[in-house]
Amino acid sequence: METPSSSNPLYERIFAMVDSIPRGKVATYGQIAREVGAPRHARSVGRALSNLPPQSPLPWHRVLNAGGAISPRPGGSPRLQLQRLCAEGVRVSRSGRVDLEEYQWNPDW
DNA sequence: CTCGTGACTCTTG
DNA sequence: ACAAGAGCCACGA
Repeated sequence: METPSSSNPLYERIFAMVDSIPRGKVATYGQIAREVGAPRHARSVGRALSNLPPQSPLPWHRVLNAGGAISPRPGGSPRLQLQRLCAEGVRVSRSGRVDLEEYQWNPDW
């Protein structure tokens, strides 16, 4: 049994969860938020990733929005994200969308 | 404390 | 398919 309020800046949990996404799979912001026990913290997930350094070993590119698409954001990273997904065998449509039915990660497995 | 901001999500039209 | 509005909540000034 963990201590939810003791040592848990939420970000650490989010980072750990993102780091657990297997290669070739993807997850959504809302999904990760729920998995770390914070159902309404989809934005916090985005905030955590925005805090991430460019050299981070974290597979942040496997995180998509609820529609299975890459969220637009300041900077040019969406392009990189698409390339990385493609490189991992994830089939991305021309508009940058992913078939969640096929690629969404289920942590229960 | 109040306010603005945001890599979100859902509902409407 | 797209745009707009509202709800949501942590964080920094």
